[in-house]
Amino acid sequence: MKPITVLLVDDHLVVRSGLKALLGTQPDIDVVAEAASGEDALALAEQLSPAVVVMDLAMGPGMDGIEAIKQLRRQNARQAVLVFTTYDSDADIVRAVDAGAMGYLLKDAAPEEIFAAIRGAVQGKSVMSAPVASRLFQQLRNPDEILTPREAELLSLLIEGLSNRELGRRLFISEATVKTHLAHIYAKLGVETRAAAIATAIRREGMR
Amino acid sequence: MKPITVLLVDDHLVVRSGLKALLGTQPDIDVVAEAASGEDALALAEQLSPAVVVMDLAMGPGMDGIEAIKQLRRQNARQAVLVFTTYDSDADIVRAVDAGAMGYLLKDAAPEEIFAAIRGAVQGKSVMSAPVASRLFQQLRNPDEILTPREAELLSLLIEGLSNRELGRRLFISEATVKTHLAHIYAKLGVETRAAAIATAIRREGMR
DNA sequence: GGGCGTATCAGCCAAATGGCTGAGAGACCA
DNA sequence: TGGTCTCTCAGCCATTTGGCTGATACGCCC
Repeated sequence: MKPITVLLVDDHLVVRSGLKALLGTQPDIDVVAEAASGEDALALAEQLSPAVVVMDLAMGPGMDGIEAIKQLRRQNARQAVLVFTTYDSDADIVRAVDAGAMGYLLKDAAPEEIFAAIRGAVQGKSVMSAPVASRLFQQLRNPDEILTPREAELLSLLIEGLSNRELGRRLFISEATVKTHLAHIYAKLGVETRAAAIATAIRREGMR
Repeated sequence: MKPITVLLVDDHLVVRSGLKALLGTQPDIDVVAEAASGEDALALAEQLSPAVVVMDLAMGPGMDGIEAIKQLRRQNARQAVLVFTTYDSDADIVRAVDAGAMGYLLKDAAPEEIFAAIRGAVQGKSVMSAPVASRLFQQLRNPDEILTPREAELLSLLIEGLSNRELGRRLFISEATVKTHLAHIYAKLGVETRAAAIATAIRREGMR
């Protein structure tokens, strides 16, 4: 039985070496290379074709994890990509899965969970940490929460801190209409005040 | 020459083992224990009195890093505390330094920088990563914008989306006082509404 | 043609928020 | 001792926001 070859991608040296040490305890998992950037990851994946790529999403300047996953898919490499990141923002999860990630793990996952995810990934099984899965599930289960294009537009201005009057001016609609849209947005987000809407919107979407 | 004893505190196993491996390459640095929570950290610090405590700020549920630092100071332990974290938010830096941290390192710091910080810490030298230092410098240059501890506390709840009444209840103060604090916060942040305050706070501080 | 979703607007009223002034208590420092 | 900072609270008033009901118009689909 050949060991599973793994490429680690993370811009933090300590995370790479920690993960490497952790995976080193498993005889059937073999870390063959490490990359500190998306660019390096692509080159190494091409060159070594590891079975699994374990990738952080946030990677400082340059190509981010999502973009790296997309590129990997394009250069029709057949390795499975596992996202291994600190935060479970809704937008990141959706984007990563969309880009072709096989799994989504949080950095505080138990070691066994990480091993299982890697073994599962090579067999085409998709694995995600419990909190991640529940978030994704909620998104799918609750189509009510999908904002209309206009609402999304308004929300994106709302989180800039604009008042109703300013929102109306910016979108060429009356304040009354602004209030209507806001009421719908609040209902969909499950909040009651604009402050809470801003807070949850930024957190849910990873917006900045 | 006795080696410098170090206690690692981070809720992520991979970070701990990576850092341990990294520090293990230095003969004069000796990792004597690891803790995954603030509570554990306090107990271990008491028991082992390491020379330096290297601590992450974000640590899941329970006591956060800042609180752990404060407690460490209180139980008049003489170990130097080095903050070792992913993000360089303004508020975190100020709060950590305020709580008594000797240094503030980012996780993507170079290994040499980390070693130097630990060696410096035992000699009472405070070390921080370049981006952190520049932020702190800006804060000092602009004393108007420094929030008082109470204001920072209020702000951190504000960005959760709480109303004035809820803020008052949570902090055991009247709504009138909440409004006073808010007015000061708005002035310091240069905004006029709570929505804008939330938006700029989250953007400026990288809060989540 | 009749629904359905989306976007637009109005008016009314209660509640929340923000701006203002003023003030007392405690801590810290020169 | 006096000055400064911080935290606390009060009252007043204008503005903003949120909840409600109801309405028109456009496009899409069956």
